[in-house]
Amino acid sequence: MMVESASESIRSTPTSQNGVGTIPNQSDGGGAREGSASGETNGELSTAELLHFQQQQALQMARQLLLQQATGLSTPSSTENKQPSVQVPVSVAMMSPQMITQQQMQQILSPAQLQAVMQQQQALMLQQLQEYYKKQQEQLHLQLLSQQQAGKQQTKEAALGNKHLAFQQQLLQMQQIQQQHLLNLQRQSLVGLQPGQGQVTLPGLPQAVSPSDLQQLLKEMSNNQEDSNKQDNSELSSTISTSFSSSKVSPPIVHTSLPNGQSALQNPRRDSSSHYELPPSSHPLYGHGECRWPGCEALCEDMGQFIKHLNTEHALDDRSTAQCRVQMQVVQQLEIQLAKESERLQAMMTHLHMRPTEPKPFNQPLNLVSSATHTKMSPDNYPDGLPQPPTSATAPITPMRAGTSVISSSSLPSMGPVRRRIVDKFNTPISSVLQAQNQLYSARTPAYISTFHSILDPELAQNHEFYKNAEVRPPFTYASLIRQAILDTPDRQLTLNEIYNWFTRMFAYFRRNTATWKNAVRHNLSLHKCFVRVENVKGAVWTVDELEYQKRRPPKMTGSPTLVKNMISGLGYGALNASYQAALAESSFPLLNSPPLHNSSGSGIHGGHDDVTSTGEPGNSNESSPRLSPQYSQSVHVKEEPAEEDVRPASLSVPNQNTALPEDHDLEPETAMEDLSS
DNA sequence: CGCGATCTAAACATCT
DNA sequence: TAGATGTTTAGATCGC
Repeated sequence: MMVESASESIRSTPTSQNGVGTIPNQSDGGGAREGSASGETNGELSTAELLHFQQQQALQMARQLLLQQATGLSTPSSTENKQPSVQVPVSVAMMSPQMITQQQMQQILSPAQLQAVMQQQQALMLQQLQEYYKKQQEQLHLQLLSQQQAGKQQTKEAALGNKHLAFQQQLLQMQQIQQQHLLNLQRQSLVGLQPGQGQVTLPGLPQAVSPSDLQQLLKEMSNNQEDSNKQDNSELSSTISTSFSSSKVSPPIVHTSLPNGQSALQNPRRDSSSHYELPPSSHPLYGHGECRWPGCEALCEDMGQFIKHLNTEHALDDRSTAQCRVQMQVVQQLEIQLAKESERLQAMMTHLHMRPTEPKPFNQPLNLVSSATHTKMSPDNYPDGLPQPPTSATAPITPMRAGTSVISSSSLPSMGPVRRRIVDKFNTPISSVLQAQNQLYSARTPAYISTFHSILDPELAQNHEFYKNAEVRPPFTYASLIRQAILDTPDRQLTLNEIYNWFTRMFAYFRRNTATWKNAVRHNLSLHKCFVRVENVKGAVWTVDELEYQKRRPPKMTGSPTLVKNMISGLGYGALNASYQAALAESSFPLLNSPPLHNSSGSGIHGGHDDVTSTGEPGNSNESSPRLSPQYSQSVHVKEEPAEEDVRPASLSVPNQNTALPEDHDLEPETAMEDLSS
């Protein structure tokens, strides 16, 4: 025991043994920051302090918002999806765990309905963004004014000047970002929304950002300030670029006026009580009886209560401002990520000979969402302690039923039984899709793949980013996860406790119900021959007998590549997309061994066979001595597998069949690819 | 319907 | 003795 603890420490796992079920990092970190944040609301802070706090807030919020963003933004579902059966689920899947209620709703909705819902969500999201921007503008403005007042009274011109400047800067910055975001969103929504939907969202866009408004605001501020700033939009901007640069997270944005952005900002300086112009019955920040302000989720029985809540809890303060900024950054990141991923997907599709003519999907549904998660995560890659949105904490996303999963059935030919099962069981139609999406979009930022690079394909690893933060049950069997955990280490061996830690570290889902899944882990370790217990100096460690692991399941997919092919061709792009993603998801852990196989596309698809394909960890250079690790050899106390010996004489004794396997693996993927592409 | 894979739960044994 | 670690068994679901 002590020994194991020690070993654990080596892995430097933040979460202690018990941390498993408590999600310590998250709550702690979040709480701490909250506290500091609340303290700063006094408005007594200096500009520097303000910025500092905002940055903190930004970090915190970034984490909290990731999922939410993904959810909200995801909605730009494609109107032109020709494969509702597939597309819908996909888009639905984009909903984050926070949207549980909606997910539940999905269970009873038809694909078409779901699609409609998605679109509505998109509209909502856009509105929400608008509101954010608008509100922030107003609030900033108001705050500025109030500051001025205070300043006058105190006649502390200098100090006030700083604050004023800071606010102006904020405002300007925010508006700049806002402009771009809205433009992008608008663009996307145009693509993804149906005409009807467009009405809801588009019209409003311009109002939030019009340049003229911006100017006006600035002017006002300037006037009020009595400073000689009138001249200064230019001046301000220059100031911002310089002094404010530090706090700025988002890249400089060119001031581009919206196409139709004339006017609009209905009334930037409305009093705070009248911020919301939406019908009383609806508010972008209010839904399902709760406040949807990032990280809030306070329950509000009715709109009135909500408004009250909004004005009290989310009034203009540093925190709100920071949150808003974070939100904007998130959106921006999403945009960027979307562009990248779209490009990538296009290339992939081209490579696979998919109909290039149907590239629409690129801009569609998937994009926003997935990218959201990744994008954000990457930057601040918090190994464990990502603060989970409150919601997620209460409701892990599991609710989708197999029955509902349009996708699961259709797209899964590629998926191995294992995965599918899980999928069904855990509603994974969505989660799997989500996962797949993540893979697609997150992609190439190996930079933030902290743990998996060694063994996993970057894409897969990315999925982990998602699961690491979203309480979504990973669509992998315990066996595959355990294996992954073990293979993810240099020595290819882990103590039970380390395995636990890996689970909790890599999957938010496993930060709860520890008793259950831990039991399952132990059960799997004991049950499967592929897991070999080895006693060494440190104590007992578990290793993977790759050969045995592969043996476990016959390469279903491998044998029927045609199946995959047919499926793809038959379903059409959308379907392919989904299935492909599912396949990716499925294969992810198991197979990916191939670091070199960077072209996930190949591995992903073939991966359909789930673990089977896995065949190999091979790819790993480390592979060489999976279980041979020094300690390993020392005490090869293998599990008592009965058949073990018979079946694979070499397995145990032979250090690594793995070495041999690699080749096979490599081949597999490729062949699979071939089939697909052809 | 049977089978195999997987999950969950739980009892029990062993070790620290 | 308690808790962690392992092993087993049993019931249930799911897909083939």
